[in-house]
Amino acid sequence: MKYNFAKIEPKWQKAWADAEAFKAVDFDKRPKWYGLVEFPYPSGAGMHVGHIKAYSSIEVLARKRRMQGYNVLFPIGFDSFGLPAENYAIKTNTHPHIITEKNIQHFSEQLKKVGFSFDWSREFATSRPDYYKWTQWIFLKLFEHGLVFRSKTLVNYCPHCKVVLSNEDSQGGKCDICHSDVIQLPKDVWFLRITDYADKLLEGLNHVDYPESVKQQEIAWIGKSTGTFVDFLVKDHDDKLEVYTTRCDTLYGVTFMVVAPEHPILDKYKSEITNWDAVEVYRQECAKKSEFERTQLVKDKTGVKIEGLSAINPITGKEIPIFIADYVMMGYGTGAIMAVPAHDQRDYDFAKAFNVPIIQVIKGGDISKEAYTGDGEMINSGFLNGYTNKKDSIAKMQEFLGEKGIGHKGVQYKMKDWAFNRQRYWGEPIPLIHCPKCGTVGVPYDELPLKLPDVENFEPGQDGKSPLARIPSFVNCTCPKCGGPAKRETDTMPQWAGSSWYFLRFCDPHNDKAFADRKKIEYWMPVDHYNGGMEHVTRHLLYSRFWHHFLYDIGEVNTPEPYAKRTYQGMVLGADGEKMSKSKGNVIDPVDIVDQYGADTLRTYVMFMGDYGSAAPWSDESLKGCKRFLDRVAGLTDIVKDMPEDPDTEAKVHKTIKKVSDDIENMKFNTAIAALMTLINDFSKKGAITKSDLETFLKLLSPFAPHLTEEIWEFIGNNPDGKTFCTLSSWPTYDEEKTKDATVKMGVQVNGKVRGTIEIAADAPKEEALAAGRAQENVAKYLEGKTIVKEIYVPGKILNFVVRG
RNA sequence: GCCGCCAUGGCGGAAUAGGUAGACGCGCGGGACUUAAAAUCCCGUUCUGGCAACAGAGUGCGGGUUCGAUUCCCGCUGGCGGCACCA
Repeated sequence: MKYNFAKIEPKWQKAWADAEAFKAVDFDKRPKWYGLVEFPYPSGAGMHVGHIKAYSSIEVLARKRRMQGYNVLFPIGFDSFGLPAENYAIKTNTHPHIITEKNIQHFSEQLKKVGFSFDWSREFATSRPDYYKWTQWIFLKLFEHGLVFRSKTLVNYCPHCKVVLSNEDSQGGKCDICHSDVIQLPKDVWFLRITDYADKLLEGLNHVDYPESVKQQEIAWIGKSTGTFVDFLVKDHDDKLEVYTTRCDTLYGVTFMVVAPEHPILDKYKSEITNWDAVEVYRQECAKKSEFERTQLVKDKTGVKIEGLSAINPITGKEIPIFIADYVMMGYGTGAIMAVPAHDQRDYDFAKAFNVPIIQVIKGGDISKEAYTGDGEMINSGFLNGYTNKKDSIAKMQEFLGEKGIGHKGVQYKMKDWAFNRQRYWGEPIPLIHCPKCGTVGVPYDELPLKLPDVENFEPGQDGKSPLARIPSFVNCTCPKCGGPAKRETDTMPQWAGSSWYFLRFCDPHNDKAFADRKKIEYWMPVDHYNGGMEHVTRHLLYSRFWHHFLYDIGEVNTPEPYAKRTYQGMVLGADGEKMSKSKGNVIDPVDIVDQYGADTLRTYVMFMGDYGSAAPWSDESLKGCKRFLDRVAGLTDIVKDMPEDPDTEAKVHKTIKKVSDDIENMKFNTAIAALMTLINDFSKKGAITKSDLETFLKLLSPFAPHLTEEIWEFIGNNPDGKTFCTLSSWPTYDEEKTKDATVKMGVQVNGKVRGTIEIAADAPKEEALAAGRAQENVAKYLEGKTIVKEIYVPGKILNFVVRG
């Protein structure tokens, strides 16, 4: 058969769509399988090859599952709120709504051209009111349950995007959207209490099938630490300065305290601090430094001693000085530390620089040179002297502190609460109302969706407020509680809001009574397999798990964890081995590839190019190799003969069924395709195959190259009514007995070096194998005149003569 | 600095309950077809030596365990990812 991809691809895409071949059926009796890919942001640039690779794994699995008799949900939608559309709107003065819908249209056409078997009837976009109504609904539930709070603290702020960012949005001190340096500003911000869910997010990882690297990254990001809070008295005041420490047993070694430059104790005792000018100068210097400078570049210890204010070591009763220094962060612990210079290198460096005494309390190391951070016997520590196990000494000290009422156990997380409001237009309006009498009140549920009003100008205001603040008709409202005049919140939700629950909407996308019908959620959830990028592990993945745990706690969903299994794909690099970028000119447009070589070639190549989880450079030559393979597949129709099954070919077919089936399950798509290439090579050598051989081959290849295999399926007469699709046929099964070879080729070694090869029965007895080995001319040469010390025979694997002399 | 991962031909990569290293593809060399080229097909292709049979070396480096190590252990080197003055 001749392979004309340009003709057959649109033909079958239409046929599948007309027959609703990929429609997921709610409550069907077949076992369900929910495969999910990270729905795209519909950017103006359209689809990237990265999308093809990211989606192809679940695509292949979904097609295989349908053939295996599963009721498959493989949905697609669009994550369509966000800054790029808004920035483009500002530049072109076009409404982001118009741009977004146009991009969705374009993106959908591109995805369809590749032949992904999505159930398009469930498509939605997060920027449409019928969707964001429910994003707002979940937000109100969070508010109702006390998980939304407002606080004026130091937050990450991107001066370029003019927007407050969460910690997750500013990893490495860079804005996630524009990559410029993030600064710290005191702002009045809405937070979601994700830290309340830190333990649940950690514990949940024990019950899901995620790669170890993904789990480790989430664990590190949450950063749970167990320790002790200890109160230090401020001298001559009935006031305390609380610190957090993981080594409360070193309390006898505390010779000073350090507070962060932003610590409130400074302003509180301003009148008593005799060197206030110096303190103020230092604070201003710190404020000027970017987060990057403060945490990464400047490792030298700087600081200022606070004159006129000191503290009392609660265990020794001694007066100790208080410093401010920027190596202590306001955002972690209490913003104040007890310094143990003998056993903490940072405190040690600071003590040396500021000439503070150093008291050793753990035996070991050389304190004259550096801090000793190892374990050892407690010394100079009163009742702790003689303890050698830190677990015991910490427990003893905690007990003591507890009795005295000056300290208690506690936990700390590196993860911070989720700064949730954005001073931008193109996002979900936050459904809250500020009433001068009643405080903050949620918009009543029956008034949702709170629609995003039209504006003329999408630019964020110079006052740091969102464009919504300039619309009096939106801002001014009545309080739902008291009916008095009130004002609406004018900030919008962050990019991540809509994607934090979208997998639930796919269960029931057109419901206008609930975010999804409970019965449908119970039928489809959890997601059986979710594939996506590593870059989302501490962003989208964490956020969506948080929301889902919350929805579980309030009884809205049936499982705490949304995703049973998570995998990730490696990046597709440019042909030069560099990350694809416009400036490097190494970008591959998947649509060009589809036009030139066909979607099946693109799909096959992307799965064949290397290990799925690893990055691999693009190669036009290798792509052509995949096209060549598909051309040969089309040619198989020429060698189909009406003849009895050849046992040798049959064995190869059965082995291939096993290999391809297993490899797809293990995401080893490259070797699955390699096995099919090997099989077609065997077919070619034989020169003739049965129709049944071809059918099996087509079924195995169908998930990768669905259009070509569908066309051949029809060509050989298997689709008489136009609806009996190869892609919905049954997945081939294999007979284990037929995958086993009667004879095996084995290497024969002498002292571990291969000296010959024998072919014998797989289960040949040892004597027979040894005799065959000795009979090998080359082997005999090496055995001659030597004493055989040992004969090793591992059936089917190896024969080894160990000789001496 | 800490945590995790990785290192195999000219290239992408196969093979790890320890058992003939280099499957499959690309590239390259040779041949067939063609007036010629492309396409296609056939043969070869880890390196060194040899017409060949075969021999030696070989999975980042140095050791170890073993009849046998790409695979396991110890110590390095290089690279990737994450976190980072986290108390």
